[in-house]
Amino acid sequence: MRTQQLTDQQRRVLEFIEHYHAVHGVSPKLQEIADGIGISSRGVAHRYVQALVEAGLVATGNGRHRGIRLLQSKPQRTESSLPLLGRIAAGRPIEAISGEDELDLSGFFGEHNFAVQVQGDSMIEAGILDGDTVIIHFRETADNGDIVVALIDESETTLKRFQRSPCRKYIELIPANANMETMIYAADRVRIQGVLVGQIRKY
Amino acid sequence: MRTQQLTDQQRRVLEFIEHYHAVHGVSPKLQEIADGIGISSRGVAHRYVQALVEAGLVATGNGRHRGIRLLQSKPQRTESSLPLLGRIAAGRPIEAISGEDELDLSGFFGEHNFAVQVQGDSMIEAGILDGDTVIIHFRETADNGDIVVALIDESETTLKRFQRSPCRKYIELIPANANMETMIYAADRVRIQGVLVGQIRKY
DNA sequence: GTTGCTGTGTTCTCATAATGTTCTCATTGT
DNA sequence: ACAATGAGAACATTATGAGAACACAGCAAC
Repeated sequence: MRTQQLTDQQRRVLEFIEHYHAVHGVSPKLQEIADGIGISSRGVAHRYVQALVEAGLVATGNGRHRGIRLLQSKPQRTESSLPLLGRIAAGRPIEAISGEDELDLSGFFGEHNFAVQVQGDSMIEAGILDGDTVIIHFRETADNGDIVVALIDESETTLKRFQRSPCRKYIELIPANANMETMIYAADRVRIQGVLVGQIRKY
Repeated sequence: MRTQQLTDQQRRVLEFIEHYHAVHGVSPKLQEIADGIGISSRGVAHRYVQALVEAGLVATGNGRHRGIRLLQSKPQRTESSLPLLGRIAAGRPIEAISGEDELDLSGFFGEHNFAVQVQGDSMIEAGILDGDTVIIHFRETADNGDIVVALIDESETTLKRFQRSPCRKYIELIPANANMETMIYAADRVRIQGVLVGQIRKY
């Protein structure tokens, strides 16, 4: 493999270009490459790019701005993943989270999961708003502190935080909303339908 | 690929036209494009539109007012509808999700989207908590009220609600947290990096 | 219809800024 | 000594911006 001939910095440059391209859809400028790997000279960045050209990994546009083209394309993004960036603070645009490149939602689509749209504000202080979609993993048991979908008296369904009373005879369903009160039911009136594993909101 | 050969400004113009068309139902005038991307010359705006014509992305009416037509229909992604789940079994569902029996995350996986992990509590009242992942659509323009990723002074990145001051010279970045204050900057100190299109939390 | 006015699209030229490219020199580590 | 690295100057080309000048579309009054 040719990539073995690359120096550390050359590989960093290549990774930076690939990453930048994945996010922005276009190639970075030399200055952006320089910033991205922590040097201040466009000339040096250009030298690295040139090395990648000679390695056959990229091609340069003809003096065109953002003219770098990636030749050997990396593994494609899967349909259920996104480039994941981190630290919404700190210098430069946005920096990549080290170690993790992709947001993978596959965990949401397991066999025993289902989605429910939330109505009402009972969990608003837990960051679950009216209209959000929550991902529920189907289970009939829950631990204290879990947020669960509970079926009460086989008729009413609700999303609340789950808590057993100390004597185990009652179940407390605790809203995350200071205006609402905890509901307490005999244990046999409550059936757990699933526990919360994710939450999604679209804007 | 569609945005391959475009320059930064050309891409901004295309974005602006698409966005304007989506909002207003008609294409913008050249002067509106110029205003939208922050230049004062209709001629320059026309030059950009012409570049998009040559790229095959739009067509101009023949001198017609608002004659620009978008050609390559937007990145309508059809295939990325994801597996899905529906309502709660048994008992009475939570007002069963009427009309929709699929969770469609297609909007999250567009070409110019990326994910960022949120640090801090500045948007807590909008249901965006520390540690959540937000989905950002890469754009350089925004409307009042959008939640945006903004780059301030090319150094600091932040997630806030976007608002232009009435005189258009300042940009307000409004947190959703009663303990934090709105930040006001001269317009040229703020660069939009993208607008919020989704939010995800894993438990 | 025709006329005339206004705004808009179009085509230029000129100037400036930004970017790509090439180069030399200095520093570091092996 | 040598290779890798970094800074930065100097230059060529591309990208961008302003604005003038003209032609045509849209519209209202006649």
